[in-house]
Amino acid sequence: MVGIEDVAAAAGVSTATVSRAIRGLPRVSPRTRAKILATAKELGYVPSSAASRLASGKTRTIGVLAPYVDRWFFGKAIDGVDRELHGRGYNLSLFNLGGRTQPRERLFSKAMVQKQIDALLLLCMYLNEEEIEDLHAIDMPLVVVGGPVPGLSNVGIDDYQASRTITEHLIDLGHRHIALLHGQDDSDLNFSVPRIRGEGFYDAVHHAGLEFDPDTALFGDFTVKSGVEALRRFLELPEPRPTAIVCASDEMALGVMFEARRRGIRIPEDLSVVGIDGHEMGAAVGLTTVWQDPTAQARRGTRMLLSELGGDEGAVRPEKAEQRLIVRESTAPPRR
Amino acid sequence: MVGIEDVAAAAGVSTATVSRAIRGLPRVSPRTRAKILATAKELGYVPSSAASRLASGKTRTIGVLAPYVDRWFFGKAIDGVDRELHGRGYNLSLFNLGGRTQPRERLFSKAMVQKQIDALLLLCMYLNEEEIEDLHAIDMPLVVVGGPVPGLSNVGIDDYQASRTITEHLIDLGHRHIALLHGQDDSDLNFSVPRIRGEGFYDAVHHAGLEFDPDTALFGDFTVKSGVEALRRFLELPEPRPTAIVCASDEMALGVMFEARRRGIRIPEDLSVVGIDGHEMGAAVGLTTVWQDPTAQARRGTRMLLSELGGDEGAVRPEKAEQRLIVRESTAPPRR
DNA sequence: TTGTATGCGTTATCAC
DNA sequence: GTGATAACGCATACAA
Repeated sequence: MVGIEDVAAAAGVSTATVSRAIRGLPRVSPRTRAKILATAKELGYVPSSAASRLASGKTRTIGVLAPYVDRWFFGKAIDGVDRELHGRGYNLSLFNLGGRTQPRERLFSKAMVQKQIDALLLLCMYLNEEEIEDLHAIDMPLVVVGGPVPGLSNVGIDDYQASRTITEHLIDLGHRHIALLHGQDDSDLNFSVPRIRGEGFYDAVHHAGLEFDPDTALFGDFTVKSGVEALRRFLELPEPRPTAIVCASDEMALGVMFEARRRGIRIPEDLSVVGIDGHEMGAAVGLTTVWQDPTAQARRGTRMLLSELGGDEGAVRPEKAEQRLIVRESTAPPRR
Repeated sequence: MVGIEDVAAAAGVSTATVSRAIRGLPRVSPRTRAKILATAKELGYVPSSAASRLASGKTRTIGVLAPYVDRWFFGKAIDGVDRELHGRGYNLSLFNLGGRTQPRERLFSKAMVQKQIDALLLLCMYLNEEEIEDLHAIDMPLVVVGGPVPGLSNVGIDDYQASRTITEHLIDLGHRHIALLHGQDDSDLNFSVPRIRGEGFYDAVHHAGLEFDPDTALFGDFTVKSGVEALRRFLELPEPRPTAIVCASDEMALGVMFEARRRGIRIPEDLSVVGIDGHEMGAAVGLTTVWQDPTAQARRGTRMLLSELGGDEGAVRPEKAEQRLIVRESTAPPRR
């Protein structure tokens, strides 16, 4: 295999100069640089990343910690990270944690992970006290994209405002009896997207002077399937049932809509449905929602990380992302 | 930072022994191994992967090349790879290529990529001759998951059979005039999933002695949105229109169904719709399809790679994945 | 601007 | 079963 010494010999220079030339560092005359680049290409020289990492201490790799990769928000976000990284010679190392089950497994890996990456991008998920503590202990640029984590900088929408906005939209339409489909029963977690979205809902309802019947609080897990199941439970509620339902995510809202149609419940005539996220399928079925752009958020977070690595201290900091109410056909005034 | 020498010194042994002990190699007495492991833990020792890579030549990282990460098949597949890797101490390096545009960009990166990984898992996509050639030149275990690539081992369903099966299901129901929603206009590519799925369709139609009107061949790009648009074009076809439509993917079929409902076209009374893939939302809306499991396929492919790396030559080889016709409510006999 | 020399932290090959 | 030591391939002070 051709190494830096071969290039140096062939170009009649030292390895130090080759190193500088290849990496585009200053202090290399245009002539020698050109010559080196040419011979390097000719010999098919490719630097050994392993050696480079060892010698420089930099991995040129950023890690992405995600609870899922096959769910809307995370897929979009990972895509965004990748887009920023490529072309800049950075690699993306993916670490899937798997939902809320066995988060312990990682406590050890974390230490290993740390030596494999220069910076870490965390995608919103449920974290316990201990894990948050571990995160704080990690000594490298770190940003979270999505839900807020106490003490860490994050790029994401204001989830409280999002659910409050979408709920008030229903109230403005005249709804007085609204059900809620939570993202998860996480009453034990203090900081998490599902919880915050729930609070926005409650505050909107109470602020409007309305009552919320605890029996109309349903729980799902952000999947379409759980939305389907939620609607079935909704139909078991005693009459008069709520005239609208706020879903903590578009994916669940879609499930609710699908099953409603199947059961002959008309939307929005019989039931208004809203979600949060801006899932592409929502547009196709006319779902009213609060839109956000996970890809853009992830790109922004990645750029912060890169800047920080580039020496720009303070580049990583909290930043609110764009969000927008999009009214479509799944909402209308209640009929009764 | 604590290195292997610190551990060796503290444990009163040589670095060589520490190395063996830590990696679980033989030729270390139980006693010394226990002692070493204990002091290593005590000192918080974590091996430097960079140094290990340099010395051993192995990266313990497998690369995943994907055209998208935020699309159903790919998200599921990446998830599968990750699941197999974690726990075995392997890392997952993700390389997003981006659809069919600028595939050239990679030709150089490929060489760089090669030194960063021990094996490569390719997710089905469009490849030109040149790229296939490059792939063959790569000297490491390589497997493709999804569509077949000439000369390379792949794990995936029989796409020809899938589309043929789904088309024959419609023919069996009595449909004589069937439209096709291609995954893409890729008449210039010889081997790709969309093309193969198209062939299965044509063969089924011709084998049944039916005619296919070229005007009823529509084109999409596997997204829900393109399905929506395809239905609009479908409605512009002169009467009598086809009584059924075969979509090259569930995502497109979903788009077709959504827009059909919006336009007041009843499914399956006015139009039968079928897809291929087994997308979760298909179940929620009653879409008839040919199911497959990308996660399982990716896990299988990953395991082959790992076996091959483990010295089991010939572990990587072509393997057909499970597929199954699932009849739901989007199909029925034609009314005319 | 360019060259020299040392260090980076393991792994692996021998001996013992 | 254990130890000494030479690679591994590049980055980077420091010197020229």
